[in-house]
Amino acid sequence: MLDERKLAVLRAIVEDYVSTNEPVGSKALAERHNLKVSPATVRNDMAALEEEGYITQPHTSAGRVPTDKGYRLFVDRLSQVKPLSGAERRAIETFLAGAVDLDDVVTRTVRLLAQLTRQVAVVQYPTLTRSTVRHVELVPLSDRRVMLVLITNTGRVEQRVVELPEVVEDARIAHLRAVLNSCLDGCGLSSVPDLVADLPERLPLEDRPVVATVLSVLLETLVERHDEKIVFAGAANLAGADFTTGLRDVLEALEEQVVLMRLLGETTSDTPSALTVRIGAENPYLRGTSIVATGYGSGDNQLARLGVLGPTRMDYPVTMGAVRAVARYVSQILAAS
Amino acid sequence: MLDERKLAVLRAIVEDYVSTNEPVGSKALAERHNLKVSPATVRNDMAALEEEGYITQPHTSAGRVPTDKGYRLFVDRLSQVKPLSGAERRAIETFLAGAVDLDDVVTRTVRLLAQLTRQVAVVQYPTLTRSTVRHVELVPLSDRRVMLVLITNTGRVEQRVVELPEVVEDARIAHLRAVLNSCLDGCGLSSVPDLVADLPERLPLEDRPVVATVLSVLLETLVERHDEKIVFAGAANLAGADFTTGLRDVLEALEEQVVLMRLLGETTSDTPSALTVRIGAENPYLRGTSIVATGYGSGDNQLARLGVLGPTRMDYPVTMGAVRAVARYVSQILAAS
DNA sequence: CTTGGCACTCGGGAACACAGAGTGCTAGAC
DNA sequence: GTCTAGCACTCTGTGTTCCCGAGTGCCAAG
Repeated sequence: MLDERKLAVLRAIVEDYVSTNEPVGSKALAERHNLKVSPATVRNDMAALEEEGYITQPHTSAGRVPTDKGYRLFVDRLSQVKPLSGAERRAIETFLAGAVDLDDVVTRTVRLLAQLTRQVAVVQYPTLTRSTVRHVELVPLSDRRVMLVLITNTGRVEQRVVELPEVVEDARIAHLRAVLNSCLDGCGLSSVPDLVADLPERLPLEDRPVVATVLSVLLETLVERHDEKIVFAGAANLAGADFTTGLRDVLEALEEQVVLMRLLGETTSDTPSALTVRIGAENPYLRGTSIVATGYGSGDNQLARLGVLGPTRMDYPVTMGAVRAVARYVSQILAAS
Repeated sequence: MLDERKLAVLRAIVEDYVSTNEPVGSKALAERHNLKVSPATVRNDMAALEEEGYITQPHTSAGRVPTDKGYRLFVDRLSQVKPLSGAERRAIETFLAGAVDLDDVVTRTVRLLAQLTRQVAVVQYPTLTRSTVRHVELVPLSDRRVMLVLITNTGRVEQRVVELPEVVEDARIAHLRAVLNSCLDGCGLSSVPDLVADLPERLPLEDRPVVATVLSVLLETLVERHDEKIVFAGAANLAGADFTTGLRDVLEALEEQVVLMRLLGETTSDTPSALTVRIGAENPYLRGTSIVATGYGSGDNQLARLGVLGPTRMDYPVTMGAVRAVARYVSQILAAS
């Protein structure tokens, strides 16, 4: 049904449309891509492609524009991820290397990605799930309140104020801290609930209410912060682009953690570092945008996802190259720290 | 020069223009605000106001539009801050009361303010300067690295990884932690540099390189994070409004901490809780926008600033009311925790 | 299967007229 | 002196018409 030449025509249409943002006609196409055939032939192929739903025309007597389905075919079969230039790679490396802590890594990553792609970049904070406990700290704030600080091996720090059910002197707090650390140090976060389950029973009766309170806050922290936090950058890049869906909707989605989460998608467990491309209506919300995302993380631990959001009409090869490269570098950085 | 009636006319122009977003003419004005005078008289007054530079007309035979100077006069002398409704106040209170930690307070505040004003809200994290040290924690990560965690009385947690110049066993770390805490606990952050200045000299010679390294990171943390972090919300509200300066510029400014900082302005030391209103060209960047901001913080400690950014054509009385109310409530919350 | 030719369609821009809103000015009324 | 009424003038925005050009679909010939 779709021979070599028709695919070449589709590719040419996508490339031209992406770069010019104007419907592309048969004549211009035939000469710009030296296809060795006449415009009339190209028209026939276009008619076939349109029949199949890969392209469409905004109105009669305008050029053709790729449909979501057309972009999909282009991404899957007609394009190759474009690697970054050496200069770009070096720039990424030095820029990310300067980060001082996890917050800084994430902030730098998201800015970098936005700048590189000239679109909106989205980065999810490394998930706690596969991290391990590096240290648990209890800091007395007053005689009825302590601050619980949880430090993970990814450098993430979670903090919560705990209201105690009774007055507790510092020595007992210190003891509890020691117990918690000996119990949890180095353990995966996902195993924490199991590990602390029987903890109250192993302690003196009078300590149990306090321990129970602290543990409930600890567990709450693990659950709530699970993979909630997502940041974005490069919203200014939306200003130029025209979205089929309103600009307002896009901005609203960016500020909604939950929506962003769904847009970035789940890491498919089998090939977590693969690039995910969602085009137009394939997205849950924001049907008029495309998203290029991938998992990242140190080693074979996939910790979280990052990606780029832009108009359906985007330069997929370049964007995919940038996302893949940034994911690799930030994974390296995380592995090293 | 400007009698009562001329001021009334100016006020009417501002109010009408803000609500309709269209240049307002003499006729509509005379009837909508029952000024008891004819349109012709209003026209004379308008001519005078225009002569003085308070209003202008986009083109001949269009209505009048307030200038920056006109808004300024309106804000200073012709309007009163509009208090929130009881329902709104209760909503604020319950919404803010649910916050679990400082991050949460700030996030909730900025969203609340954006929703309340239907504009872009900007909130600066409470400054460290006037906070005091609640606890310093050193957590060994490996034999050459420790994590430094600084907890303040405002519930803020700062963390940094410290690369040590030599291998240090945990006992020495614990000792150093004890020294640091006994030295700094409860002290104002601004006095930390003085307090630790002679610390190395009071310790055994072999500890000095390690201590010096840790201290330098500590001081660095205090300086760099000084009042750097600012968050915003409600960017989606920009979608509708039309800015004289490009939307792109506004979005770019929002992502630049430094620019935001300058826009929010310094807290004037004498009356820190006063509302600051910067109109149009009075702003350092973004000449086409207005900013309503104020300091907030617990008790008489002004910790940071928050505010709203919007088009020059904004409803100042309502916006000012919302900013003031939110600042008060968040100050209360911070004081209580 | 490809190509050249040809008639057809439609969007976008230019030219134009027109209605409506608003102004400034002047002369008269209170 | 101050306000009001009337009037001529000046704009912008909108709707209309017209035309050009790009692009298509189809058909017949190579």
